[in-house]
Amino acid sequence: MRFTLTPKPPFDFQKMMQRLTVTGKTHVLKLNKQFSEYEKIIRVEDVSCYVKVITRGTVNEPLLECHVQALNGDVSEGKAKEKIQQLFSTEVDLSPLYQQFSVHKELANVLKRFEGLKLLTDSDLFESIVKIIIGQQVNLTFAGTLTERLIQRSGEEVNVGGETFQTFPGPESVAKLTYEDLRELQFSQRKAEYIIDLARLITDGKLDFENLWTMTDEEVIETLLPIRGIGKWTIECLLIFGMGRPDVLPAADIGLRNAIKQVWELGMQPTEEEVRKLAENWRPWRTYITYYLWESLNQTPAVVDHT
DNA sequence: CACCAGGCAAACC
DNA sequence: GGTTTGCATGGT
Repeated sequence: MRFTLTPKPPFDFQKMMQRLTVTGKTHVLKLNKQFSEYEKIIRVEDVSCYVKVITRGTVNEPLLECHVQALNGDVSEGKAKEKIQQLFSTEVDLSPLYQQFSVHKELANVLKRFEGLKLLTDSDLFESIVKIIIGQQVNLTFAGTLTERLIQRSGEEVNVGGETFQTFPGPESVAKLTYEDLRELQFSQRKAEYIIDLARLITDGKLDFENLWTMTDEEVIETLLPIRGIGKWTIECLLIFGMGRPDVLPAADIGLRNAIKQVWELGMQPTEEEVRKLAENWRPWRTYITYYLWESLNQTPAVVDHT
């Protein structure tokens, strides 16, 4: 099927795609060189679908051309639309955010620099949380390498129109792995246990990620925190990158603290409590401001030395 | 060779 | 309760 979507402006498709390449790996996602096309195999209502999204508009008059091809079942156009709207944050209106901070001393410039950048969320909560667990306490480059190895080891290849697409392994595939399998890919023993045990929790029917969509942020935290390997930071990242929740603050995050140190020109990283206090008036946009501050780290401007 | 990286759990006061 | 320690390994 084919349909179009009109995201609420400003919406900068290119910026959203470009940031995915900072670690050099986009994993199971395919992008064209101009960052104007997105292709991925996505599950909609338990049906694998080939999804292609092309930008046909501008930042202020955005238009998305969407192609969806169900591979092993049927999917309604309504559900497919809903999924893509969620993925690309099309219904989020960022203009109140920009207005609220248009004269803010530290934030105005950062918001201006990434204007139109919306969250591109992961298409699957299991995929999202596995990537986040892999990213715990290691640099992003190494995390990308480990994620790539997991995909190669357990992901499936799907053929669509003569072209091959990799899929991110589902819980069923990961649950079949042994800890030793992941150790061979240079996962730490603990991360191997976290990820495989989580997959088995899901395949055993003891945890249903789809329920999370009906919960508040606090309820999601309460539900996932008891699971071994899933701490507060991991859940906050899932709320952001997996679910696109708009007002999440990972106050203890080392990247956020570094970004604040830089943008506010502090002598040292603020503590978690200091971040919380500073971000109090970021409501209800704490996710997006965090996101933009993270982005400012990826594209660090030359440091001007005034001495 | 150090120190850091978009943490977490278990042990220890 | 809050605090400290061990984990593992690539990047710089």
